[in-house]
Amino acid sequence: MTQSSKIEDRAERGRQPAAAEKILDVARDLFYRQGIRAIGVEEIVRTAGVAKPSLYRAFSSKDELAASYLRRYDREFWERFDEAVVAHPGDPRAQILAFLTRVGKRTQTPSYRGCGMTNAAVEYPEPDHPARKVSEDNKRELRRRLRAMAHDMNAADADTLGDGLLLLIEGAYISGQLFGTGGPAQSVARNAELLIDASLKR
Amino acid sequence: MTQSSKIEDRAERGRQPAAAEKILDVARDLFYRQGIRAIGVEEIVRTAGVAKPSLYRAFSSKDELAASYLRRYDREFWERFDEAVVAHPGDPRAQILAFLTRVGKRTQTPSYRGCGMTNAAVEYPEPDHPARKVSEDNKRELRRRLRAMAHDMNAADADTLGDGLLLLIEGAYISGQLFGTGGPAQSVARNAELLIDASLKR
DNA sequence: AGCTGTATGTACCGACCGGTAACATTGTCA
DNA sequence: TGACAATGTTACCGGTCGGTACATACAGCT
Repeated sequence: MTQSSKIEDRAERGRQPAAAEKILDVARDLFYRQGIRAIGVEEIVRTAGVAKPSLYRAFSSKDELAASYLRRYDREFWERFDEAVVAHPGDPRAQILAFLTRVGKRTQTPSYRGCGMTNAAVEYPEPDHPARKVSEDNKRELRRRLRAMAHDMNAADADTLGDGLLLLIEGAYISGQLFGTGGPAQSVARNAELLIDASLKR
Repeated sequence: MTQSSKIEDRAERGRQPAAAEKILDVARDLFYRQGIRAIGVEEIVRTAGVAKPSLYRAFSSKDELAASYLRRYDREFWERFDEAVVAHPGDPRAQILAFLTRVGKRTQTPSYRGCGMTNAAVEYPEPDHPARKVSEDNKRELRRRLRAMAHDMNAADADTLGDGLLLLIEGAYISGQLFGTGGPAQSVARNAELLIDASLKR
Protein backbone atom coordinates (compact mmCIF):
# COMPACT_ATOMS: atom_id res chain seq x y z
CA MET A 1 0.00 0.00 0.00
CA THR A 2 1.88 3.05 -1.22
CA GLN A 3 -0.70 5.65 -0.25
CA SER A 4 -3.34 5.77 2.42
CA SER A 5 -5.88 8.31 3.56
CA LYS A 6 -5.55 10.49 6.61
CA ILE A 7 -8.32 8.67 8.43
CA GLU A 8 -6.62 5.34 7.92
CA ASP A 9 -3.36 6.71 9.32
CA ARG A 10 -5.31 7.91 12.32
CA ALA A 11 -7.03 4.62 12.81
CA GLU A 12 -3.70 2.91 13.23
CA ARG A 13 -2.97 4.92 16.38
CA GLY A 14 -6.55 5.15 17.62
CA ARG A 15 -9.12 7.99 17.67
CA GLN A 16 -10.20 9.54 14.41
CA PRO A 17 -12.54 12.46 13.70
CA ALA A 18 -16.17 11.51 13.92
CA ALA A 19 -17.04 13.15 10.60
CA ALA A 20 -14.56 11.05 8.65
CA GLU A 21 -16.03 7.87 10.00
CA LYS A 22 -19.54 8.91 9.07
CA ILE A 23 -18.35 9.83 5.60
CA LEU A 24 -16.74 6.45 5.03
CA ASP A 25 -19.85 4.67 6.27
CA VAL A 26 -22.08 6.60 3.90
CA ALA A 27 -19.66 6.32 0.99
CA ARG A 28 -19.45 2.57 1.46
CA ASP A 29 -23.22 2.32 1.28
CA LEU A 30 -23.82 4.66 -1.66
CA PHE A 31 -20.79 3.58 -3.68
CA TYR A 32 -21.72 -0.06 -3.36
CA ARG A 33 -25.38 0.30 -4.18
CA GLN A 34 -25.24 2.89 -6.94
CA GLY A 35 -21.66 2.90 -8.15
CA ILE A 36 -18.79 5.27 -7.55
CA ARG A 37 -19.18 7.44 -10.62
CA ALA A 38 -22.90 7.78 -10.00
CA ILE A 39 -22.46 9.33 -6.56
CA GLY A 40 -21.17 12.88 -6.11
CA VAL A 41 -19.32 14.08 -3.06
CA GLU A 42 -22.17 16.50 -2.45
CA GLU A 43 -24.59 13.64 -1.91
CA ILE A 44 -22.18 11.83 0.37
CA VAL A 45 -21.66 14.73 2.75
CA ARG A 46 -25.36 15.60 2.67
CA THR A 47 -26.34 12.05 3.60
CA ALA A 48 -23.63 11.87 6.23
CA GLY A 49 -24.82 15.16 7.71
CA VAL A 50 -21.40 16.77 7.55
CA ALA A 51 -19.81 19.62 5.63
CA LYS A 52 -17.86 19.09 2.46
CA PRO A 53 -14.50 20.27 3.79
CA SER A 54 -14.71 17.50 6.39
CA LEU A 55 -14.46 15.07 3.53
CA TYR A 56 -11.43 16.71 2.01
CA ARG A 57 -9.70 16.95 5.38
CA ALA A 58 -9.88 13.20 5.79
CA PHE A 59 -9.50 12.19 2.14
CA SER A 60 -7.32 13.95 -0.38
CA SER A 61 -9.80 13.43 -3.23
CA LYS A 62 -12.92 11.55 -4.21
CA ASP A 63 -10.74 8.95 -5.88
CA GLU A 64 -8.89 8.41 -2.61
CA LEU A 65 -12.19 8.12 -0.76
CA ALA A 66 -13.18 5.45 -3.25
CA ALA A 67 -9.88 3.67 -2.64
CA SER A 68 -10.48 3.84 1.12
CA TYR A 69 -13.91 2.38 0.63
CA LEU A 70 -12.36 -0.51 -1.28
CA ARG A 71 -9.60 -1.06 1.27
CA ARG A 72 -12.28 -1.46 3.89
CA TYR A 73 -14.17 -3.76 1.52
CA ASP A 74 -10.99 -5.77 1.10
CA ARG A 75 -10.62 -6.30 4.85
CA GLU A 76 -14.24 -7.40 5.19
CA PHE A 77 -13.92 -9.68 2.20
CA TRP A 78 -11.02 -11.60 3.65
CA GLU A 79 -12.79 -11.86 6.98
CA ARG A 80 -15.67 -13.62 5.26
CA PHE A 81 -13.32 -15.75 3.22
CA ASP A 82 -11.31 -16.81 6.25
CA GLU A 83 -14.44 -17.67 8.15
CA ALA A 84 -15.11 -20.35 5.57
CA VAL A 85 -11.49 -21.45 5.75
CA VAL A 86 -11.28 -21.87 9.52
CA ALA A 87 -14.63 -23.67 9.53
CA HIS A 88 -13.08 -26.58 7.64
CA PRO A 89 -9.44 -26.95 8.70
CA GLY A 90 -7.28 -28.89 6.29
CA ASP A 91 -10.14 -29.38 3.81
CA PRO A 92 -9.77 -26.84 0.99
CA ARG A 93 -12.60 -28.41 -0.98
CA ALA A 94 -15.03 -27.86 1.88
CA GLN A 95 -13.60 -24.38 2.47
CA ILE A 96 -14.30 -23.23 -1.05
CA LEU A 97 -17.70 -24.85 -1.11
CA ALA A 98 -18.63 -23.18 2.19
CA PHE A 99 -17.53 -19.82 0.84
CA LEU A 100 -19.41 -20.30 -2.40
CA THR A 101 -22.54 -21.45 -0.64
CA ARG A 102 -22.57 -18.17 1.23
CA VAL A 103 -21.90 -16.20 -1.92
CA GLY A 104 -24.69 -18.02 -3.69
CA LYS A 105 -27.08 -17.16 -0.90
CA ARG A 106 -26.07 -13.52 -0.84
CA THR A 107 -26.66 -13.20 -4.58
CA GLN A 108 -30.30 -14.13 -4.00
CA THR A 109 -31.01 -11.16 -1.72
CA PRO A 110 -32.86 -8.21 -3.33
CA SER A 111 -30.25 -5.60 -2.45
CA TYR A 112 -27.39 -7.60 -3.91
CA ARG A 113 -25.15 -5.50 -6.12
CA GLY A 114 -22.22 -7.81 -6.78
CA CYS A 115 -18.65 -7.35 -5.62
CA GLY A 116 -17.56 -3.80 -4.89
CA MET A 117 -14.09 -4.64 -6.14
CA THR A 118 -15.28 -6.04 -9.44
CA ASN A 119 -17.69 -3.17 -9.99
CA ALA A 120 -15.00 -0.59 -9.30
CA ALA A 121 -12.67 -2.22 -11.82
CA VAL A 122 -15.41 -2.02 -14.44
CA GLU A 123 -16.06 1.61 -13.62
CA TYR A 124 -12.38 2.53 -13.77
CA PRO A 125 -10.48 0.80 -16.57
CA GLU A 126 -7.50 3.16 -16.27
CA PRO A 127 -4.67 1.11 -14.73
CA ASP A 128 -3.37 3.87 -12.48
CA HIS A 129 -6.63 4.84 -10.84
CA PRO A 130 -6.26 4.44 -7.05
CA ALA A 131 -9.53 2.52 -6.74
CA ARG A 132 -8.60 0.12 -9.51
CA LYS A 133 -5.25 -0.64 -7.95
CA VAL A 134 -6.93 -1.78 -4.74
CA SER A 135 -9.31 -3.90 -6.78
CA GLU A 136 -6.55 -5.52 -8.82
CA ASP A 137 -4.52 -6.31 -5.73
CA ASN A 138 -7.52 -7.98 -4.16
CA LYS A 139 -8.22 -10.10 -7.21
CA ARG A 140 -4.61 -11.12 -7.67
CA GLU A 141 -4.48 -12.31 -4.09
CA LEU A 142 -7.75 -14.17 -4.51
CA ARG A 143 -6.40 -15.91 -7.57
CA ARG A 144 -3.23 -16.83 -5.73
CA ARG A 145 -5.16 -18.35 -2.85
CA LEU A 146 -7.59 -20.26 -5.06
CA ARG A 147 -4.74 -21.77 -7.03
CA ALA A 148 -3.00 -22.73 -3.80
CA MET A 149 -6.14 -24.40 -2.53
CA ALA A 150 -6.57 -26.23 -5.82
CA HIS A 151 -3.02 -27.45 -5.44
CA ASP A 152 -3.74 -28.67 -1.91
CA MET A 153 -6.73 -30.55 -3.29
CA ASN A 154 -4.38 -32.52 -5.47
CA ALA A 155 -6.01 -31.34 -8.66
CA ALA A 156 -4.70 -32.74 -11.90
CA ASP A 157 -4.15 -29.21 -13.16
CA ALA A 158 -4.28 -27.00 -10.09
CA ASP A 159 -3.82 -23.67 -11.86
CA THR A 160 -6.65 -24.41 -14.26
CA LEU A 161 -8.97 -25.45 -11.46
CA GLY A 162 -8.08 -22.40 -9.34
CA ASP A 163 -8.77 -20.16 -12.32
CA GLY A 164 -11.99 -22.00 -13.08
CA LEU A 165 -13.20 -21.37 -9.55
CA LEU A 166 -12.32 -17.72 -9.90
CA LEU A 167 -14.33 -17.55 -13.13
CA LEU A 168 -17.33 -19.08 -11.37
CA ILE A 169 -17.01 -16.60 -8.50
CA GLU A 170 -16.79 -13.57 -10.75
CA GLY A 171 -19.63 -14.92 -12.80
CA ALA A 172 -21.73 -15.21 -9.64
CA TYR A 173 -20.94 -11.63 -8.66
CA ILE A 174 -22.05 -10.32 -12.01
CA SER A 175 -25.01 -12.62 -12.62
CA GLY A 176 -26.24 -11.97 -9.11
CA GLN A 177 -26.74 -8.30 -9.85
CA LEU A 178 -27.86 -8.83 -13.41
CA PHE A 179 -30.55 -11.46 -12.89
CA GLY A 180 -31.54 -10.88 -9.29
CA THR A 181 -33.31 -13.62 -7.39
CA GLY A 182 -33.59 -16.89 -9.31
CA GLY A 183 -30.59 -16.15 -11.49
CA PRO A 184 -27.70 -18.43 -12.40
CA ALA A 185 -25.64 -17.36 -9.40
CA GLN A 186 -27.69 -19.57 -7.11
CA SER A 187 -26.01 -22.64 -8.57
CA VAL A 188 -22.44 -21.42 -8.17
CA ALA A 189 -21.61 -23.82 -5.33
CA ARG A 190 -23.07 -26.81 -7.12
CA ASN A 191 -21.17 -26.02 -10.30
CA ALA A 192 -17.96 -25.52 -8.33
CA GLU A 193 -18.50 -28.91 -6.79
CA LEU A 194 -18.86 -30.52 -10.20
CA LEU A 195 -15.81 -28.73 -11.51
CA ILE A 196 -13.67 -29.67 -8.53
CA ASP A 197 -14.59 -33.32 -8.63
CA ALA A 198 -13.93 -33.43 -12.35
CA SER A 199 -10.49 -31.94 -11.77
CA LEU A 200 -9.16 -34.24 -9.06
CA LYS A 201 -6.57 -36.88 -9.89
CA ARG A 202 -8.08 -40.26 -10.04
CA MET B 1 -38.07 -3.51 -28.05
CA THR B 2 -40.45 -0.79 -26.88
CA GLN B 3 -38.38 2.20 -27.94
CA SER B 4 -35.83 2.77 -30.64
CA SER B 5 -33.80 5.71 -31.83
CA LYS B 6 -34.48 7.72 -34.93
CA ILE B 7 -31.47 6.35 -36.71
CA GLU B 8 -32.58 2.78 -36.14
CA ASP B 9 -36.02 3.54 -37.53
CA ARG B 10 -34.34 4.96 -40.57
CA ALA B 11 -32.08 1.98 -40.99
CA GLU B 12 -35.10 -0.25 -41.37
CA ARG B 13 -36.14 1.50 -44.56
CA GLY B 14 -32.63 2.23 -45.79
CA ARG B 15 -30.55 5.43 -45.92
CA GLN B 16 -29.73 7.16 -42.67
CA PRO B 17 -27.96 10.45 -42.05
CA ALA B 18 -24.20 10.14 -42.24
CA ALA B 19 -23.61 12.10 -39.05
CA ALA B 20 -25.69 9.70 -36.98
CA GLU B 21 -23.67 6.78 -38.24
CA LYS B 22 -20.40 8.46 -37.38
CA ILE B 23 -21.72 9.27 -33.91
CA LEU B 24 -22.73 5.69 -33.28
CA ASP B 25 -19.37 4.43 -34.50
CA VAL B 26 -17.50 6.74 -32.18
CA ALA B 27 -19.82 6.13 -29.25
CA ARG B 28 -19.40 2.41 -29.64
CA ASP B 29 -15.66 2.77 -29.48
CA LEU B 30 -15.46 5.22 -26.58
CA PHE B 31 -18.26 3.68 -24.53
CA TYR B 32 -16.75 0.24 -24.81
CA ARG B 33 -13.19 1.23 -24.01
CA GLN B 34 -13.76 3.78 -21.28
CA GLY B 35 -17.29 3.22 -20.05
CA ILE B 36 -20.50 5.09 -20.71
CA ARG B 37 -20.50 7.35 -17.66
CA ALA B 38 -16.88 8.28 -18.30
CA ILE B 39 -17.57 9.70 -21.75
CA GLY B 40 -19.39 12.99 -22.28
CA VAL B 41 -21.44 13.86 -25.33
CA GLU B 42 -19.04 16.69 -26.01
CA GLU B 43 -16.17 14.26 -26.49
CA ILE B 44 -18.26 12.03 -28.74
CA VAL B 45 -19.24 14.75 -31.19
CA ARG B 46 -15.73 16.21 -31.16
CA THR B 47 -14.19 12.83 -31.99
CA ALA B 48 -16.84 12.13 -34.61
CA GLY B 49 -16.22 15.53 -36.18
CA VAL B 50 -19.87 16.53 -36.05
CA ALA B 51 -21.87 19.18 -34.27
CA LYS B 52 -23.69 18.51 -31.05
CA PRO B 53 -27.18 19.13 -32.45
CA SER B 54 -26.55 16.32 -34.93
CA LEU B 55 -26.37 13.94 -32.00
CA TYR B 56 -29.64 15.11 -30.54
CA ARG B 57 -31.34 15.04 -33.93
CA ALA B 58 -30.61 11.31 -34.18
CA PHE B 59 -30.80 10.32 -30.50
CA SER B 60 -33.22 11.72 -27.99
CA SER B 61 -30.70 11.62 -25.15
CA LYS B 62 -27.31 10.27 -24.12
CA ASP B 63 -29.06 7.37 -22.42
CA GLU B 64 -30.78 6.48 -25.68
CA LEU B 65 -27.48 6.71 -27.52
CA ALA B 66 -26.06 4.28 -24.98
CA ALA B 67 -29.02 1.97 -25.56
CA SER B 68 -28.47 2.18 -29.33
CA TYR B 69 -24.83 1.30 -28.83
CA LEU B 70 -25.89 -1.77 -26.88
CA ARG B 71 -28.51 -2.81 -29.42
CA ARG B 72 -25.81 -2.81 -32.04
CA TYR B 73 -23.56 -4.71 -29.65
CA ASP B 74 -26.36 -7.23 -29.20
CA ARG B 75 -26.62 -7.84 -32.94
CA GLU B 76 -22.89 -8.32 -33.28
CA PHE B 77 -22.81 -10.60 -30.26
CA TRP B 78 -25.35 -12.99 -31.69
CA GLU B 79 -23.56 -12.97 -35.01
CA ARG B 80 -20.41 -14.22 -33.29
CA PHE B 81 -22.39 -16.69 -31.22
CA ASP B 82 -24.21 -18.09 -34.23
CA GLU B 83 -20.95 -18.46 -36.12
CA ALA B 84 -19.87 -20.96 -33.52
CA VAL B 85 -23.26 -22.65 -33.69
CA VAL B 86 -23.38 -23.13 -37.44
CA ALA B 87 -19.79 -24.36 -37.45
CA HIS B 88 -20.84 -27.47 -35.51
CA PRO B 89 -24.36 -28.42 -36.58
CA GLY B 90 -26.16 -30.68 -34.14
CA ASP B 91 -23.27 -30.67 -31.67
CA PRO B 92 -24.06 -28.20 -28.87
CA ARG B 93 -21.01 -29.23 -26.87
CA ALA B 94 -18.71 -28.34 -29.75
CA GLN B 95 -20.69 -25.16 -30.39
CA ILE B 96 -20.18 -23.87 -26.87
CA LEU B 97 -16.56 -24.90 -26.80
CA ALA B 98 -15.93 -23.12 -30.10
CA PHE B 99 -17.58 -19.99 -28.81
CA LEU B 100 -15.63 -20.11 -25.56
CA THR B 101 -12.35 -20.74 -27.31
CA ARG B 102 -12.88 -17.53 -29.21
CA VAL B 103 -13.88 -15.65 -26.08
CA GLY B 104 -10.81 -16.96 -24.28
CA LYS B 105 -8.60 -15.74 -27.10
CA ARG B 106 -10.20 -12.33 -27.20
CA THR B 107 -9.67 -11.87 -23.46
CA GLN B 108 -5.93 -12.18 -24.03
CA THR B 109 -5.73 -9.18 -26.34
CA PRO B 110 -4.41 -5.95 -24.79
CA SER B 111 -7.41 -3.80 -25.69
CA TYR B 112 -9.90 -6.25 -24.20
CA ARG B 113 -12.45 -4.52 -22.00
CA GLY B 114 -14.96 -7.28 -21.29
CA CYS B 115 -18.55 -7.43 -22.46
CA GLY B 116 -20.21 -4.12 -23.24
CA MET B 117 -23.50 -5.51 -21.98
CA THR B 118 -22.11 -6.65 -18.66
CA ASN B 119 -20.20 -3.43 -18.15
CA ALA B 120 -23.28 -1.33 -18.85
CA ALA B 121 -25.30 -3.30 -16.32
CA VAL B 122 -22.64 -2.62 -13.71
CA GLU B 123 -22.60 1.06 -14.57
CA TYR B 124 -26.39 1.37 -14.42
CA PRO B 125 -27.98 -0.62 -11.60
CA GLU B 126 -31.31 1.20 -11.94
CA PRO B 127 -33.78 -1.31 -13.45
CA ASP B 128 -35.51 1.19 -15.74
CA HIS B 129 -32.45 2.67 -17.38
CA PRO B 130 -32.73 2.16 -21.16
CA ALA B 131 -29.20 0.81 -21.45
CA ARG B 132 -29.69 -1.66 -18.65
CA LYS B 133 -32.88 -3.00 -20.21
CA VAL B 134 -31.02 -3.90 -23.40
CA SER B 135 -28.34 -5.56 -21.35
CA GLU B 136 -30.78 -7.59 -19.28
CA ASP B 137 -32.64 -8.74 -22.36
CA ASN B 138 -29.42 -9.92 -23.92
CA LYS B 139 -28.38 -11.86 -20.84
CA ARG B 140 -31.76 -13.45 -20.38
CA GLU B 141 -31.69 -14.69 -23.94
CA LEU B 142 -28.16 -15.98 -23.52
CA ARG B 143 -29.21 -17.90 -20.43
CA ARG B 144 -32.17 -19.35 -22.26
CA ARG B 145 -30.02 -20.57 -25.12
CA LEU B 146 -27.31 -22.02 -22.89
CA ARG B 147 -29.87 -23.95 -20.91
CA ALA B 148 -31.44 -25.22 -24.11
CA MET B 149 -28.05 -26.36 -25.36
CA ALA B 150 -27.33 -28.07 -22.06
CA HIS B 151 -30.63 -29.85 -22.43
CA ASP B 152 -29.71 -30.97 -25.93
CA MET B 153 -26.44 -32.32 -24.55
CA ASN B 154 -28.44 -34.64 -22.33
CA ALA B 155 -27.04 -33.17 -19.16
CA ALA B 156 -28.10 -34.73 -15.89
CA ASP B 157 -29.21 -31.30 -14.68
CA ALA B 158 -29.47 -29.15 -17.76
CA ASP B 159 -30.46 -25.93 -16.05
CA THR B 160 -27.54 -26.14 -13.64
CA LEU B 161 -25.08 -26.83 -16.44
CA GLY B 162 -26.47 -24.01 -18.57
CA ASP B 163 -26.17 -21.63 -15.63
CA GLY B 164 -22.69 -22.90 -14.83
CA LEU B 165 -21.60 -22.13 -18.38
CA LEU B 166 -23.07 -18.66 -18.07
CA LEU B 167 -21.11 -18.11 -14.86
CA LEU B 168 -17.91 -19.16 -16.60
CA ILE B 169 -18.63 -16.81 -19.49
CA GLU B 170 -19.35 -13.82 -17.28
CA GLY B 171 -16.32 -14.67 -15.21
CA ALA B 172 -14.21 -14.64 -18.35
CA TYR B 173 -15.58 -11.24 -19.40
CA ILE B 174 -14.70 -9.74 -16.04
CA SER B 175 -11.41 -11.50 -15.42
CA GLY B 176 -10.31 -10.68 -18.94
CA GLN B 177 -10.42 -6.98 -18.27
CA LEU B 178 -9.22 -7.29 -14.68
CA PHE B 179 -6.14 -9.43 -15.17
CA GLY B 180 -5.26 -8.73 -18.78
CA THR B 181 -3.05 -11.16 -20.64
CA GLY B 182 -2.23 -14.31 -18.70
CA GLY B 183 -5.33 -14.05 -16.53
CA PRO B 184 -7.80 -16.78 -15.58
CA ALA B 185 -10.00 -16.11 -18.60
CA GLN B 186 -7.59 -17.95 -20.86
CA SER B 187 -8.75 -21.24 -19.37
CA VAL B 188 -12.46 -20.65 -19.78
CA ALA B 189 -12.89 -23.19 -22.59
CA ARG B 190 -10.94 -25.87 -20.77
CA ASN B 191 -12.97 -25.36 -17.60
CA ALA B 192 -16.20 -25.43 -19.56
CA GLU B 193 -15.10 -28.71 -21.08
CA LEU B 194 -14.49 -30.20 -17.63
CA LEU B 195 -17.80 -28.91 -16.35
CA ILE B 196 -19.74 -30.23 -19.31
CA ASP B 197 -18.23 -33.69 -19.19
CA ALA B 198 -18.89 -33.84 -15.45
CA SER B 199 -22.52 -32.97 -16.06
CA LEU B 200 -23.43 -35.50 -18.73
CA LYS B 201 -25.56 -38.47 -17.85
CA ARG B 202 -23.55 -41.63 -17.61
C1' DA C 1 -10.77 33.39 32.68
C1' DG C 2 -7.79 33.26 28.59
C1' DC C 3 -5.13 30.84 25.20
C1' DT C 4 -4.46 27.21 21.68
C1' DG C 5 -5.23 23.62 18.57
C1' DT C 6 -8.46 20.79 16.44
C1' DA C 7 -12.84 19.74 14.30
C1' DT C 8 -16.50 21.58 11.78
C1' DG C 9 -19.45 24.75 8.95
C1' DT C 10 -20.63 28.66 5.37
C1' DA C 11 -20.08 30.27 1.06
C1' DC C 12 -17.96 30.13 -2.96
C1' DC C 13 -15.00 28.77 -7.22
C1' DG C 14 -14.23 27.52 -12.20
C1' DA C 15 -15.17 23.67 -15.10
C1' DC C 16 -17.94 20.65 -17.13
C1' DC C 17 -22.36 18.08 -17.54
C1' DG C 18 -26.44 16.96 -20.75
C1' DG C 19 -29.35 19.45 -23.61
C1' DT C 20 -31.45 23.34 -26.62
C1' DA C 21 -32.66 27.59 -29.57
C1' DA C 22 -31.93 30.15 -33.63
C1' DC C 23 -30.07 30.50 -37.76
C1' DA C 24 -26.67 29.84 -41.67
C1' DT C 25 -24.90 26.61 -44.98
C1' DT C 26 -24.47 22.69 -47.82
C1' DG C 27 -25.78 19.04 -51.03
C1' DT C 28 -29.02 16.64 -53.78
C1' DC C 29 -32.65 15.55 -56.68
C1' DA C 30 -36.43 17.10 -59.67
C1' DT D 1 -33.51 26.86 -60.49
C1' DG D 2 -36.14 25.79 -56.75
C1' DA D 3 -37.18 23.00 -52.74
C1' DC D 4 -36.02 20.40 -49.02
C1' DA D 5 -33.56 17.67 -45.92
C1' DA D 6 -29.15 17.21 -43.53
C1' DT D 7 -25.66 19.40 -41.31
C1' DG D 8 -22.94 23.05 -39.24
C1' DT D 9 -22.26 27.34 -36.24
C1' DT D 10 -22.77 29.79 -32.27
C1' DA D 11 -24.32 30.78 -28.16
C1' DC D 12 -26.59 29.60 -24.44
C1' DC D 13 -29.22 27.18 -20.37
C1' DG D 14 -29.60 25.38 -15.41
C1' DG D 15 -27.46 22.03 -12.78
C1' DT D 16 -23.85 19.53 -10.86
C1' DC D 17 -19.09 18.30 -10.66
C1' DG D 18 -14.79 18.07 -7.54
C1' DG D 19 -12.44 21.16 -4.68
C1' DT D 20 -11.17 25.28 -1.50
C1' DA D 21 -10.57 29.96 1.20
C1' DC D 22 -12.14 31.47 5.20
C1' DA D 23 -14.81 31.82 9.44
C1' DT D 24 -16.44 29.63 13.64
C1' DA D 25 -17.36 26.35 17.46
C1' DC D 26 -15.40 23.88 21.04
C1' DA D 27 -12.38 21.17 23.46
C1' DG D 28 -8.40 20.82 27.05
C1' DC D 29 -4.87 23.10 29.44
C1' DT D 30 -2.74 26.71 32.28
